[in-house]
Amino acid sequence: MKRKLTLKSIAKEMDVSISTVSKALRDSPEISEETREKIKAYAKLYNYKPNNIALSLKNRKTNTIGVIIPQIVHHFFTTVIRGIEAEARENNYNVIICLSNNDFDKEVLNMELLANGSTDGFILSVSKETMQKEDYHHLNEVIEQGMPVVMFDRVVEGIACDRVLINDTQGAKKGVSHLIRSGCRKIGIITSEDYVSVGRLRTEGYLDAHDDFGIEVDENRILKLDNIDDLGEGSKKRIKEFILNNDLDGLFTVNELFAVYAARVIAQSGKSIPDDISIVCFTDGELSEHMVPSITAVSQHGEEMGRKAASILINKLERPEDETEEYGTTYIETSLIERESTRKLLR
Amino acid sequence: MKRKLTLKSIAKEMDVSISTVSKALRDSPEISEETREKIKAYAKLYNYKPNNIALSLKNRKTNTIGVIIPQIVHHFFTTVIRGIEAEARENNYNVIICLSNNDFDKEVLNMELLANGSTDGFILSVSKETMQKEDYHHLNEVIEQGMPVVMFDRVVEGIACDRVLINDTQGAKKGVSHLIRSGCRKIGIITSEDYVSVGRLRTEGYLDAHDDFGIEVDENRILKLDNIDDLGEGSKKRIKEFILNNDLDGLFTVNELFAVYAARVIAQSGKSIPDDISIVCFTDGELSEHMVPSITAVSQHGEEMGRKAASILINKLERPEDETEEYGTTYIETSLIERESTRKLLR
DNA sequence: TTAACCAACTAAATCGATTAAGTTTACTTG
DNA sequence: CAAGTAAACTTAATCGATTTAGTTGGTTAA
Repeated sequence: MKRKLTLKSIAKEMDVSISTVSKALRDSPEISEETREKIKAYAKLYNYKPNNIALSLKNRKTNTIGVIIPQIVHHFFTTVIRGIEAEARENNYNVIICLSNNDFDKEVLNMELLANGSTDGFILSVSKETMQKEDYHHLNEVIEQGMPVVMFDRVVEGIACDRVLINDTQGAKKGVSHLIRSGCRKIGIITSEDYVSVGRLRTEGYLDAHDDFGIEVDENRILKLDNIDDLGEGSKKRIKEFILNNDLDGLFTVNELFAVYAARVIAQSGKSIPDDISIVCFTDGELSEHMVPSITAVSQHGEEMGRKAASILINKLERPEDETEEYGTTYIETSLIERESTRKLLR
Repeated sequence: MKRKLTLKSIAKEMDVSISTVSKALRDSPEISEETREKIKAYAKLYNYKPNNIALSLKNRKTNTIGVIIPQIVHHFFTTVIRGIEAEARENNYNVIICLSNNDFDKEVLNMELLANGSTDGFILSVSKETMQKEDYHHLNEVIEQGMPVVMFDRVVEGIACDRVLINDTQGAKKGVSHLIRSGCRKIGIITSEDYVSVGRLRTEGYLDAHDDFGIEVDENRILKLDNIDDLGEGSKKRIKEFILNNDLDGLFTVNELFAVYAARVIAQSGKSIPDDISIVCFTDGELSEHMVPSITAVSQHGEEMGRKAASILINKLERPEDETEEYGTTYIETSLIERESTRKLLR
């Protein structure tokens, strides 16, 4: 096992001082052409690479972005990460990903861990438990220490940071409007309780669309589930009852999973999609794409969101003394992807 | 913005030396009870946390595992990561995830980056391009430097490292045997070219199952696609032709996506699943679970795989001088999850 | 009385890299 | 020819924490 090369070992081998080696490798004019070339040749031959940890310590800069998300299993987060990764790489930043599993304690732990020298800043989507607790001391702490934070998707108010959001309300409105335009008049929505911001906002979009078209909203057609992240037996039961006990001709859901399960219930009840009931869901993922029938979806453009969040964070990091203390909210537009679960519009 | 506490700043504030602070916080008997308590109280009050970077440098140990995977978008990798995360956390390790996007250069870049001080060891699944190129210098380099490596899922031979594998052959055999037992005799397989190890092994399992039951294999019933990771137009076309031009009563696919698309083609051709054609796929993911009909799948137990890989790596890291130079291969058993795409067996 | 010894600290080296501040040697110039 | 200067290095400080090797003042035993 060969030890890794260090400046020290090179210096010893070549019988010069450590600083000469360092300067030679960084092309300093202080070092003679001859020595410089000799050292560089040696370093190249033995594949010297500076130790990142030492550099981080010296520069008090890690060039690493910490990403904290509730769950990686979600296709959406996956695409966001891809965007973050891409933008980071282009700007010479690394990405460390930590999962909170929607657990408050884990979110706090992860942040503290990464904040102790591992990262320069954070990109995060707040866990469900944190939102319920409304305890944001961990966020305020890292911000206090001068680490910039960018929140995305699931954000909270009252924190000194930038935000990147899906235009949830407008996205939902697009989806529901599409249903209305295609002829639906009795549209149901399967959403979450209001404390999950995305659920609340998407419900608003649903209401807005009805408003725009002057269609009355029937409260019975709104189903609020408490867990938006997965589909338990309880949720399944409520969705089934909701579908069977309502005479719907259209359905909007705030995620794919609800739509997929609803589609199953609808198929089993002998009705056809899209002719008897049309479906639109929020989030364009693998499920909506491959399902039979495939489901018309509101695409969140996760990759773009990730890129944007990373670019905002990197910007702050690169110009640290630009502390204008101004924080903005960027909205990522959604788009509707028409598939087989809705009727074609006549244009 | 308040600066972060360091031993230095505490020492200054309390008018003692840096080493006194360090020792006090680590409960050294060299420091008097009184001073110790005072320093600890101060540190607690102002929430002192040691700088990880400095510790890593000093200890030449980062307590971080580097994970390099082809694509995070895949549900399977997602579950593996969850397993790695869990095992790591329990043992006080961090996890850094990097994506290679199935690209050789990126895999090399990521490894070099992380190898320069950021991690103590690696868990990786080799990218497709690397397998085609058969260039493993980056792997050999980090191993040379004394960093242990554990490969999982997509592994290559001839590298001095441990391996954690799905029992691909047996898994495929389980799936195909199930089809045979349920009455299928003309079973097709949609797999990958042989250079992708998982494809090759699963094809073997398909052949083995036929062998066991004494059923002849018809070469026309084997479709080898070149891209196993996603479903392009070319693959779709070939799958469609394959399904329509073969008189099959059963189908085994090496991933979910192939099965889902095949199911669509079958449905469109007016045949019914599972009665006319039964389907089993490798990989238990969201698609097979939620599809209508849901698809019988060979579960890879990704989480268990991740845990195992992490536990092997951590073991090596904790006992570094145990260099017996012995490397093992661990197999994770698969299990069959029966769903709606196959007929129930009479037992 | 004084060497020995202990309690309770502090100083300094170390991890690996960067860099400001010296040092040496040769050479120019008034 | 002495002073000044530039070239080419080296020394040492620094990042933050740990740890080994001192140091100091007081107590104790011979």
